[in-house]
Amino acid sequence: MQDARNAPSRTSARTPRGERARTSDAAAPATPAASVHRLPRTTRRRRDDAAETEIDGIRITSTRRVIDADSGTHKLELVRYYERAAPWILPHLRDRPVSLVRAPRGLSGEMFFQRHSARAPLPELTEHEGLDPGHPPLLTIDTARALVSAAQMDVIELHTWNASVHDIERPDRVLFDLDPDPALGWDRVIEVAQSTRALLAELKLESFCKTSGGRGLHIVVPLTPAAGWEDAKAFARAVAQHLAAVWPTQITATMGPEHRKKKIFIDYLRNARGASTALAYGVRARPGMGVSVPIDWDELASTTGGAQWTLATIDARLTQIEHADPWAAYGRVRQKLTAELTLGLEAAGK
DNA sequence: GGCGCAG
DNA sequence: CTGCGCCAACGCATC
DNA sequence: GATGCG
Repeated sequence: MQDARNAPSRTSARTPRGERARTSDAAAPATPAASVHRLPRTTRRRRDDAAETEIDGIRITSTRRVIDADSGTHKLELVRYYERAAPWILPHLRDRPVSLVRAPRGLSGEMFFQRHSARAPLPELTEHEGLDPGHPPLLTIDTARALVSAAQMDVIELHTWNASVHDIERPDRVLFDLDPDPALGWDRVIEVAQSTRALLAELKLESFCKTSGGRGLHIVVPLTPAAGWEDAKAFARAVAQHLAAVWPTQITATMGPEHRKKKIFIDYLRNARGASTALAYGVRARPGMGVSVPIDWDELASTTGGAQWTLATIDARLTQIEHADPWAAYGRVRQKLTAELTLGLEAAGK
């Protein structure tokens, strides 16, 4: 999930105006972000970019605009993908507060993160007042039309909370984000994922695996809501720290560049209240447009990377799983987090 | 992408 | 009419 | 205590 954050950080890098001297060139941008921002704005749209169509009753504008120069992806291809993938996506998206990464000027333009309703409404999305006190309503995407509408509004990446709006204080899943040092081979990621699965299985917890669409893997543990956010995070931390203790040369549970050299960082912090993680079957707002794809554990050994599937190749995967959903059992799992699980792991770690 | 606001 | 700002925010680690 | 990163 951290992969997505490089987009917003570019936005927040846009700094205190006036901190930089605008000396020589009056048009000199204060930051790189400002420059990408400026370019497309002043450039007149070419006529073929302005083409429109309608999907699911939603007017789609600028269908021919290129959103990723790297893969040559057009906006319409993104919209069509989300329409096609909606049946797979909605079970993981519906009723969960969502954070959006939007790129109105494409991946090379300024991107921004959005988690609340804003002045410019997102048509079709559901607003939930009061879940985030002191802020505008949180948002959910509950229908295919809402998903298509979001794509029309240049939503590329979607991140979801680990709880439903109906039970917002009790997470219904725990998530481990396996984030490898880029220098590491993919084999190591596979090994660590299997170790994580094995530990969870020892604790009698079934887990599911998906590519992140970026560099790593996500391991998801579905839960019947019971424990609160603090307990869920404590459990996730205990799991990550236990794995790091058993394989200290391969795994770290500590964020920070020093610890992560040549290792896989198991990010358990995605399990705090308000944290969110890239959605299953969601597109990543990165060059190449990777897709986060659920896989069967039996498929893991033959995967080739976190961005093995992209918007350009995802269609065949959807066709392939049409009658064999690798996460078919997800909705049938009934398991809870207990204090004993966390305490047992912490005791074992001493 | 689109809204509100300043010029 | 045009241009511009805005559209998240938090724990953790490091210095 | 202020940054920087995920």
